[in-house]
Amino acid sequence: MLQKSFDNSIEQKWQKRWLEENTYAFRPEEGKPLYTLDTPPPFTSGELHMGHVLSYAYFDFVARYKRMNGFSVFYPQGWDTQGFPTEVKVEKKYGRLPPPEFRKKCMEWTEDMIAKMRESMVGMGYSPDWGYQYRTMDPEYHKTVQLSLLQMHKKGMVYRAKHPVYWCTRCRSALAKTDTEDSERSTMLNYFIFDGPDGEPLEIATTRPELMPACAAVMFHPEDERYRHLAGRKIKTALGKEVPAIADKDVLKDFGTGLLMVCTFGDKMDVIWAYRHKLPVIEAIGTDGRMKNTELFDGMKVEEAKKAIIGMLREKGKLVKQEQLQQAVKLHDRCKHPVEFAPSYQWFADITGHREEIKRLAEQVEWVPSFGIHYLYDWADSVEWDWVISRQRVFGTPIPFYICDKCNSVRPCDEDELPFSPERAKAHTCGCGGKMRPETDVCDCWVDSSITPLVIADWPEMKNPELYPSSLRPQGVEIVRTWAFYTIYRSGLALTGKPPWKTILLNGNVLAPDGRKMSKSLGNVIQPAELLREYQADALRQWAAMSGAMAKDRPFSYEDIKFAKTFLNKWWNGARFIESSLSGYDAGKKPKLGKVDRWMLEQMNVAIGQATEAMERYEFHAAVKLLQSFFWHDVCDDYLEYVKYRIYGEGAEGRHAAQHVLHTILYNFTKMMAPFTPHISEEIYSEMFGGKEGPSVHLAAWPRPGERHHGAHLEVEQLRLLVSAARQHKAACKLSQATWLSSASITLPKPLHSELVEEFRNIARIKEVELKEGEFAVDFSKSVPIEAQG
RNA sequence: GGGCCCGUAGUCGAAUGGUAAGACGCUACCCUGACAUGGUAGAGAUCGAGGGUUCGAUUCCCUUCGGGCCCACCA
Repeated sequence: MLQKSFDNSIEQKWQKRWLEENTYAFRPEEGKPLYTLDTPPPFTSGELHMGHVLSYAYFDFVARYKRMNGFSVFYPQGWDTQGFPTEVKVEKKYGRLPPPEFRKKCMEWTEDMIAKMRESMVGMGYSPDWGYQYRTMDPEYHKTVQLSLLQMHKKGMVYRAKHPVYWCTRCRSALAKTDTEDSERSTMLNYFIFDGPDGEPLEIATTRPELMPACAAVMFHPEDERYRHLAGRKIKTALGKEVPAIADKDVLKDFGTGLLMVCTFGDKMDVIWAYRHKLPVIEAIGTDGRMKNTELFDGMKVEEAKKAIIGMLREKGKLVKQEQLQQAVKLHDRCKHPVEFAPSYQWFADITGHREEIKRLAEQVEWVPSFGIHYLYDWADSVEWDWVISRQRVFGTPIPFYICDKCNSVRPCDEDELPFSPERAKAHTCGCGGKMRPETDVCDCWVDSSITPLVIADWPEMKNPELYPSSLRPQGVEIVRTWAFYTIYRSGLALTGKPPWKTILLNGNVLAPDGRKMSKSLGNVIQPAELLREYQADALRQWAAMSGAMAKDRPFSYEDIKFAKTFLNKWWNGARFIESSLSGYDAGKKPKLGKVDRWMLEQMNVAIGQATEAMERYEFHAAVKLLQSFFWHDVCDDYLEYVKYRIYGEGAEGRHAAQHVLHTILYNFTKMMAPFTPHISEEIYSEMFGGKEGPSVHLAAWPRPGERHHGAHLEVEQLRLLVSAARQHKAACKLSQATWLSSASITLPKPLHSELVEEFRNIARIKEVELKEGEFAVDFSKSVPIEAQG
């Protein structure tokens, strides 16, 4: 029997039991078609945030729906473990340690985080098969990543080169463009005097005077009348260094004085210009963020050097003026420190040579919603340099190569060395006779995560070819340019030649209720754990389903989750009523259905059809809303009220028919809600329908419409109008709806079937009904309330 | 500057080539034997603005204004 109310203890009971009974195990031996989810491995921060809650709920709906539709669902759980944030935290706790020890601490820390996150995920009722987990820090995972790099190297898609790259001076590592973010800041634009070829003063504006020692050229726009005459001549910087004056179309005439200095390397344009005009490279900033090769300022930090040179040049009268300037600077997204450019040897993956192929492959994937592919097009078209895949860090997948000390050539590690680690490296000799040292750099974590569809398909063996491509890749829209892009590139283009998934399903971000981004500094962060305590997992999951259209950011809504909780209460009580109504129900007996019963069953058939369509299109909000409305309004407000007189009354046939319909409706409804609200569905299934289709509602079949019952609809709609009229009359007279009325006179265009007249009398509680033909009207003028009876 | 998304009642938000769900909030009444986390009834939107296509547009096209996201640039 259902207990009085639905509470957290019921949810926890089922969470425990599902784990014990391995309800969601992937069972390919069953011989059903497979459905594979290439699920996002969360970064192991230890905390599940609202974005996780939303996106994981999304594909949990899919997984549960597909299971009920006869698929063997492969729903693995991965963990993205390596990278800067963990290193930062571990370093803070333990300080800098030798790499092997440091890595060990990182792994221990990560284990703890995984345990915490797993608990939260269980608490949300997610249904991965916990027997299939992968962690990017595991030796097996390293092996697969490294093998993928060796194969790409063989195809010429991975190479080592010296190139200016984004560099974080705090983390002392190369970064990919996707590791950076833009930030506005206010800075000074400084005007200095350089000396022209004929000794005339030339004003030049710069925000980075500290790089003047690395100045390689002075540039102007080719059509700038003021400076045309300088072309090809020498100019002396304020520090007295001679550099060429060069015309270039990318110089803005009206910024500053129209004259600029190119320093190697102050920003991205400097890099472009230096390559375009083959300028000499002066490394003025070291990898530690301190100045070098400047004579005067070596060893200073960038900001110190800036102050020093401004002070010096002001004294010499070379500083003309300073202006405030709003400027966008790139920051390392993980540590928020400004990013510099540093020329250094790094490993690259060739993406600029493959943008069109990547786009073509992406087009073979179904994008839901379809506009999502534009994010990938934009990225593919705008990316300017190859992907820097190496990081000068410790907690990461080692890059499996050797480098010759003498000639700088590279040699892949042997396959029997995998998983490769520089600490266990072999002694190799280069063709030139030099000694080869193992690479100590590690991979960018997107290198790890861009092969998840291969990892879960057990690449390279791929014993079960049905596992690749994955059926579905669910992910956030904000990581199309990283996770989706790199996965299509690596798993797809480079390693298999096939798109990694059939469908990609995009979800948006959860904003704070005020519509702004959630952030600690704004204090508007909502913790899932708190919501779980107050509203329960099944309510939070319904909120996720109701959160509107896909790939769209959506503020968190307390209204929605409150409604979801209220709905659970409504459903629970409706189920309790039905449970008590079913006492003595003989399911084996064929019911004699009345028009109202047939109307209800057909409403259910329609709801099943619509919900199924919505689920097939991943329109969870549509499915949930229509199911909620169906149960609350069609079932509870109308049908339940319409059959109460039969349930409590004497007539065995009418009672049995109502029981049959109530039983059928609740059963199908409970199953259709199961993907969204697994706990309450399981409890109702277990208490009221125990084992009808196996041990769990989640292994039962998704409902199909039953026998159709057309024809009753229009008549019953008339009945509903009549009942509504009676309800209005009672409300207007301040009478309880339970009051019996002596009489009513109803006028209808067409005569109403006597069965429905009787229904009307019993439902609306009216003793005598007089029928007339004509325009619709209900007249209670002669009606008198009667003392409530039996 | 480029791309994408959006602009619907007080709020949040669906759908739709034939004048518009639902939820929250609001008003009145009702403790009716599942539920007051309830029930019944009700008020509230000319669908950002302008133009076009059409017999007819909130829905299609163009322009415009206003939001949001992503990308590029800022010496």
